[in-house]
Amino acid sequence: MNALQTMESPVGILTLIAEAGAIRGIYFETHRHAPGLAPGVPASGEDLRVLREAERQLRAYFDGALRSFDLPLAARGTPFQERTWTALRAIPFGERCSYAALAATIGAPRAVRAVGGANGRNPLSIVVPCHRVIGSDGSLTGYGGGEERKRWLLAHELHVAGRGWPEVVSEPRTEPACD
Amino acid sequence: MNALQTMESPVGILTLIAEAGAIRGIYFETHRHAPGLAPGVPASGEDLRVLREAERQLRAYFDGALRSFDLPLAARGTPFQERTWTALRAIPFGERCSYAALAATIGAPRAVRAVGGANGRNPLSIVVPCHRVIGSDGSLTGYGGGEERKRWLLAHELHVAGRGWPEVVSEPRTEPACD
DNA sequence: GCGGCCATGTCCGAAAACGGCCAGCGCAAT
DNA sequence: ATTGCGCTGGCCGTTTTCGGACATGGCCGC
Repeated sequence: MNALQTMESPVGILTLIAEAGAIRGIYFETHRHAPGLAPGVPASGEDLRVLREAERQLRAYFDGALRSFDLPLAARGTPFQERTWTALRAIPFGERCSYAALAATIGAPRAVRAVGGANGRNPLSIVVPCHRVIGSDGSLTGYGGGEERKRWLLAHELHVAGRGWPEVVSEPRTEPACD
Repeated sequence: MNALQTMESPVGILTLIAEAGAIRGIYFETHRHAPGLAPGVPASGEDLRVLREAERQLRAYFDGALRSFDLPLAARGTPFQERTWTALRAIPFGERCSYAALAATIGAPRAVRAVGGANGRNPLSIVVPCHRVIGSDGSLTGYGGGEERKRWLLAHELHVAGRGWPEVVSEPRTEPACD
């Protein structure tokens, strides 16, 4: 019912999951809330196709040649979580956003911690850019795949975007862009 | 993923559910623990076939022409529940069994109330004969579809088995047969 | 500035409550 | 003595409930 695939990347081995012609999950090797995988999975042709396309776009992303993903996605969660994940996709490549600002865009300005929780449950690492969300004071605060990977992804995007090569995230933006 | 069918019977309308070529549920109109039904269900050919066969056997049962069902079943529950339901199928047509005796046959002689609970969650009414389990003192004690139906089913089986036509279950058997 | 408090949705573990029971009693009526 | 009734307590799997913990941040008092 769902197809699996793994690929290497600068941030370690990624595991991609497809189902019904859409990407359902992208996980790091060590991932905080990774789901258990269903055993004995008959893969369909369309799933294999979408997996290959996802791998292609991810490689382009890591090569600095792709800034915005175009894939059929099927992240499943609670209504609140799906709202959060949809809002995440609006944060542009290379930009950052605070949890508070993200909470405001989904119409629940006080559900800040809840947004943090939903962020941590994001099943589509990298493609749904939960790594672009940081604390209001500019701190990383956390990442499902480990803060080291979050730091790497942000630095990579800034480098590709041609804004220098910051060692760490140390200069909080005064106005997080997020809508 | 699952197919539905309803049929009339002497104990009211029955709803049959099939999935993956096996019967997954048989429920009365008013049923204590009936599950919510999944919407938009594409039915497969094998499911329709097994449903028709189940209906045929149920009709034969009510006509007094069939005493033992032969159907592919797929009742899903906790391990304890499935153990209980399996033991239930060993109680012969027309016989009765106490909760205590049933608990003993599954190797948990003291889990009497737990057996009662599992009985109440039996998804395959009639085919898995939970109605043949009564209190040690001969009282009906309860039934997912209502005690009236339990009384009817027991009387029907006794009648078909040619052991008279008891109005109510009033004569507790001294030795419940159950293994 | 610094510490504490609160809001928000979800998940997870622990704890409590709930049954389709039954045996062991006491007690009263044969 | 014997029977019958009703209460009580213990049994055990499942379900429900509850209390924290979180990838936070604004506000208030000090």
